[in-house]
Amino acid sequence: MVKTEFSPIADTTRRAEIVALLRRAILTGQLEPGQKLNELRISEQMRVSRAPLREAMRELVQEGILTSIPYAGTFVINVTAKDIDDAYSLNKVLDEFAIERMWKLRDQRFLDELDRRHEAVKQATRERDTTRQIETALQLHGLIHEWADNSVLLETWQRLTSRLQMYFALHQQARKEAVPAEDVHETYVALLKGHDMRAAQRHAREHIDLDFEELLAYARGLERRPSKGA
Amino acid sequence: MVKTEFSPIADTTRRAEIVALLRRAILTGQLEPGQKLNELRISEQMRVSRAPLREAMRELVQEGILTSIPYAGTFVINVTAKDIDDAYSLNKVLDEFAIERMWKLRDQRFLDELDRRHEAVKQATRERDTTRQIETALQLHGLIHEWADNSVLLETWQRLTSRLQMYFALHQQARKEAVPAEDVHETYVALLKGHDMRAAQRHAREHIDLDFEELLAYARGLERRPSKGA
DNA sequence: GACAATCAGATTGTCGACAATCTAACAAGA
DNA sequence: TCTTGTTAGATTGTCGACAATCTGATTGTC
Repeated sequence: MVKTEFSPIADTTRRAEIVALLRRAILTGQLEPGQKLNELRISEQMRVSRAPLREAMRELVQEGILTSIPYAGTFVINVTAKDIDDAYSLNKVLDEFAIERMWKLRDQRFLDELDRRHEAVKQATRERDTTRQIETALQLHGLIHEWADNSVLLETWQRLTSRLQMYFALHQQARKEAVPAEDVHETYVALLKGHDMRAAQRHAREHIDLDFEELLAYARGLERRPSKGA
Repeated sequence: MVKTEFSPIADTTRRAEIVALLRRAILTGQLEPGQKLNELRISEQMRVSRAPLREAMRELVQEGILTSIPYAGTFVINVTAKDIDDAYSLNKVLDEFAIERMWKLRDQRFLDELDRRHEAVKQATRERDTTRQIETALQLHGLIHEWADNSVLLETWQRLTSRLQMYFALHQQARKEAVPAEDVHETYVALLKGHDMRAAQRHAREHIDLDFEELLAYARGLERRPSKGA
């Protein structure tokens, strides 16, 4: 008998598709922070009833990218500089933990996947596809969490990442075309391939990989002027 | 003018109440791991329609204590020893991070609150109220996260805590009356009041505060026999 | 003109019914 | 006996309508 592994088939509920659609719209900045989501309007646009839409929105509220006020509405979360700072500082701690956990689990498959994802970032950069660039960069950084063999860590990181992705997308959108240099992740990848775990951890903790300072400055700027949404 | 602070008034939706009810039932072990939640039955018991119940269940799925399979049902999560181990090891990292962040923010109000929560644990212990004992112990440990002034950290810790509370409740339920000694948190509280941050961090990382080893052994035992739920 | 009371419109929360899907029991055939 | 096809019942997913609540404009009063 042939030994075949099947992965679970995709969710086929409207709810799941709505979640994916909304999440993408939020994380790419199509829906602005603070913006209210009108249930009737969205349900008509998607040609679904409000029930699955509302359930989908409940999920995204728990995911932390929407916020809901009873009888008032559901809104895209507002981005404060402090949120970004909080998320980023926690992210560093998680990175360090993940590296410690996955270090001994590295194998050829890991190295291959690392290169594959690194390549994806470089290609997105070459193609000037900023949205995809953010997506691929976060996927590259997510590898250590996927490899750490700790489901709770992975889940936590994914929640964090949602927000970071949203922040970066907004930032990119604001400054338009200025795409960062091509090989910002070179050192990171090299360290993950090497033999010095402490060095890799130090890099994760200290290196500002994704123009974080600039992102923070941008967010601080936003806070000085009133947001139109909330 | 008197300077008065008002806290947000309670949510008045059925959904919010259902969430609270279900969460409590799960975290206290009233609903067993793997158990299926029948929507019709529960909605009739609670005298609500399925719509708010389903929305509430969606929230708890995202909260990580329920799991849903399309067209099959929504179930209480199954507890594996690895889950517990994963949650606990991450928890240690978060504790360490929280202590670092809140250390300089400690003030009289913090010390008072620390004592208050410690007292609550001791009282629950004296009264042999195991459920409340778990609840208060986790609240005591949560203080450092509340005080760390990092909303993302706090949120993450609360998610983690939900599961730990569930695990401990199951454990307590299984071994019935054996209540641990009264002052297991004495050292922890003392260190948080002291001047040696590193020592407090070390304690958080190394000290098995809540009979964790025993909990793990219990979970491993569960896995050897088939669970009735899933 | 300032302020409170009222009201209409819009939006969210909830309900009951129907459609889609799954499960388990049973029958038919190799 | 094992496998496959069928079917009935139960359960989840989705829908359209109604109830509860909020918001902003309007009216009336001082």
